[in-house]
Amino acid sequence: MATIYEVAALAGVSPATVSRVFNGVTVSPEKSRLVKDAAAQLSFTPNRAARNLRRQNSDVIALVIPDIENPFFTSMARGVEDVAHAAGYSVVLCNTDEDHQKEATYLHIAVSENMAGVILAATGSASDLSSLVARGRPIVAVDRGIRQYEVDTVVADNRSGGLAATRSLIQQGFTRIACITGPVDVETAQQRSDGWREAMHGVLPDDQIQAYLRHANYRVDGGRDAMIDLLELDQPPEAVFVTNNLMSVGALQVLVSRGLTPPDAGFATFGDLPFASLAPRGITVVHVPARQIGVTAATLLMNRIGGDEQPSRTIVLRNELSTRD
Amino acid sequence: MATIYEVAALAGVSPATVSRVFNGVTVSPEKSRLVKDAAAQLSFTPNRAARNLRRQNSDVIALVIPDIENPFFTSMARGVEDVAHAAGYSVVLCNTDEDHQKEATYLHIAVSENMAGVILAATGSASDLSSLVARGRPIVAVDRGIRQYEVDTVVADNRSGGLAATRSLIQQGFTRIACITGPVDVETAQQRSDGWREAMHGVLPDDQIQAYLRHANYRVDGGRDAMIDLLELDQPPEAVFVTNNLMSVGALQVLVSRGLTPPDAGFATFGDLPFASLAPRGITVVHVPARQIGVTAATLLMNRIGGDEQPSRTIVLRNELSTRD
DNA sequence: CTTGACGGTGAAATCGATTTCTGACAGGGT
DNA sequence: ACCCTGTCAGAAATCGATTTCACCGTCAAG
Repeated sequence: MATIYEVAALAGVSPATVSRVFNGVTVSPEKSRLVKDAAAQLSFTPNRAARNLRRQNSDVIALVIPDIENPFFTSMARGVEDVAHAAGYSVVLCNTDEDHQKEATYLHIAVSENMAGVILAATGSASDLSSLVARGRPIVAVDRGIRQYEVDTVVADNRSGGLAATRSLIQQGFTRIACITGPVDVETAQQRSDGWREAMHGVLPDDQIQAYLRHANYRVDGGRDAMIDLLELDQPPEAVFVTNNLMSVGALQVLVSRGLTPPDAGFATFGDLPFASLAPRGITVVHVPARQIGVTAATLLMNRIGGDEQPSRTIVLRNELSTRD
Repeated sequence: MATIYEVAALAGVSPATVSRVFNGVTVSPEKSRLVKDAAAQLSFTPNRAARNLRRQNSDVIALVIPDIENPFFTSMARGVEDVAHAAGYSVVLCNTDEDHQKEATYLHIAVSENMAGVILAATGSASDLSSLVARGRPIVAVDRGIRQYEVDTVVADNRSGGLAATRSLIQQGFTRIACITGPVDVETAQQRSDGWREAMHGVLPDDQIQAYLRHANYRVDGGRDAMIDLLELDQPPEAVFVTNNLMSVGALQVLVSRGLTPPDAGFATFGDLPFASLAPRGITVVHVPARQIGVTAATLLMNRIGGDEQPSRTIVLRNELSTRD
């Protein structure tokens, strides 16, 4: 692998001049020509490790997500990528597997590799952003806010989505509406079920409402287990609102296998069903603009990298509600 | 951010000693203690850009895939990650979007960031691995082989999978069996449809077989369009073999909407259907061990990084066939 | 004709860790 | 007492690019 010194030697100039050619500083046309020819001849490409060290900066951003197998996050990733790519940045995706330790490792790498910025969908536990902040690296939180840090944040409107979904079920004529939501310590899970609770207020007595709430793990099996559990109640629910896409798959699995599909039973889900085309009809969906979240977050990050110094913002994206025919 | 010099100063030793403490070279217990305390006090973490530059090596591997929204690849990614993580490596995921240019960029970054190795699911076009090879970086190809380079390769048994799937449809009593496969220039698409053709030989006249073959783009819409096209034939097929998971979703979408589900129509797919639980019953599936492919590839890569110098190997993983009840 | 500004260039410092190279010192063998 | 070996630690070189600094012409203004 050719270095800048070899190029300089071949072109008969100093390394400084070679660097200037590649960084758009004024160099006379003749020397520029010489350098470019030499570089081409040696198929020279600047060593990024060296550049990153000297510049304290790279043109890579990290996108840190908890579950790479969740289409919501991959769809978001596409949004991030499109924007970053257009701005000349590359995106590396880091999967934390909801593991706080892995998250810490990746954030750590982001800092010490001098990455330009981080988009973080945090795991439940409090994330430690101190070293990122200390280095002045921009951070954008997506999907979930980050406790204790003032950072730009892009989220869906969780509470109102939960409210709208539940109200739709009520309008469809259901009364005993259960809710399967995520872990207690996850912000989005809390907010979405809060929306449900608000909608249910007055529809059922408060203690009954509470009895129809289940916390599960935001994955397919969690939705399945919670659904089974709900159906075993003395008075099983007539409808259910599930607060994330994967749990919805699990819950639907159970319902379909028992023939409990709309319009016999009501079903609402927060977040588009993956490959929804195969799901039963009559399901109410709170569409979360995953890709748009990614686009917005990346745009925000690019601005920050570009030197935007405004106080941090929180952007709440509206969801759309629909019921498949 | 503290540097090794500040730590050295605080501990009253030389930078070299600090480095040795962090790299497991013999240092007296007292000095080691001093250094560790100083490091903790300054919350020192070594700067990876500097380390990478000096060592010509990092502990990050790149996983380059064409479509991050395809569950096959994300599932594979999980396998890679598990192995790499256990071996102390981090994985960064690069999405090429089937774009040869993006692929080149990421490979480029991998080289010039001194990454430890690359696992590559190549795009259709011929990939340029020359700089990776020149630097002696290990590469493992997954899912698809790489033309012109002798690298370790991990693939599914495409031809025999196509053969088995089609035979299963024949056994189910179907005769007019179509095949929807991927782009002409993609190796896996070719091999899988070759399996289908082989199974069909003798079942239908060769020219009829050919008339039931469609090439599409390996995505949901490709499957949908091809399926619609096939159904418009004068003599539409009774069954169809679709050679990848996403196209299967598209094709099923069409079939389900027209009530053409098993056992009325035959359906076989190469690769597990994403979130398959919602798909109709009676579908024949060639299960591709995506995660296992990832695990195998990562293991191979780790060995190479560890200095394994054997001639390159190609590992073909067997698929399992099943029909959902 | 002098002064100043400015574009172009090279020498050398710099980023922060790792890794020689070298020397100091302790302990063991003869 | 002397040499040899081995352990530990510091000084300095190194990785490869960027960037500061200094200098040299050249040309325009005074």
